[in-house]
Amino acid sequence: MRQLQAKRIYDALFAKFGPQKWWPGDSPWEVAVGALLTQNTNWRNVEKAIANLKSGELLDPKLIMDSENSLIEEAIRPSGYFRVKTQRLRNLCVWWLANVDSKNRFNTHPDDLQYWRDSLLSVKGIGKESADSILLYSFNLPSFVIDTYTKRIMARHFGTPPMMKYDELRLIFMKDLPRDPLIFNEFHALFVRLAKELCRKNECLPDCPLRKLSKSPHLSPVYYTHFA
DNA sequence: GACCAGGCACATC
DNA sequence: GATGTGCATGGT
Repeated sequence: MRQLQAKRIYDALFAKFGPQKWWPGDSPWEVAVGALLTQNTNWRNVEKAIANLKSGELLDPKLIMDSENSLIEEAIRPSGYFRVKTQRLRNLCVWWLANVDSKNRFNTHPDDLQYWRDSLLSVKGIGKESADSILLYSFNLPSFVIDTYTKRIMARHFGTPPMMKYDELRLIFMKDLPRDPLIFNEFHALFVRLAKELCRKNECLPDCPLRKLSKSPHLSPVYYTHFA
């Protein structure tokens, strides 16, 4: 990855697309809920679910814990997997109420990234991507998020092994970049932005469903120029 | 109708 | 450790 120069990729993407201002959400809790609900799910469906939670006065860990499953299920139904996600949401509520204070700060181990990552990963329903998203976007801790877009783009365009482990790829970025939450934040969002841009321009990766006619490189010359 | 979307847990080998 | 499966809605 030394030769990949993550920071240069970041600079090129930032120059191309500008700040993405992630994560969409009005509060750390809403961000965390979004991270959970978006598991294998289109973000537009998640927006509907969150809107339902808001209008149902359910966007709060205590209120969720006091509600019937059926109420939560109906609210988050648009985001799919609504039964398993209802249970996962409850698990996240328990964790949140035990560890996060009213000012959205951890009540112990301040800034201990490893501690809180392990803590989140112990919650059933929170895997690595969800944990890193919550750490980064709810708590502004420098935990790099790897998602399918990141994995695909890195494998297709920057030569990382397609089956590279989550933690392995994550550590490559963590070691190669300044440990700045703002950069991690924008970088992940820019990867998603790039992936969607490539799809829009029909320059998707070979396994992308939206790829139709393209025989050309899946990254347009402008990107190659930027990354050269 | 098929296919996928900002995953995860669990079973099985 | 690798591979397969269930979970479920809504857009293209």
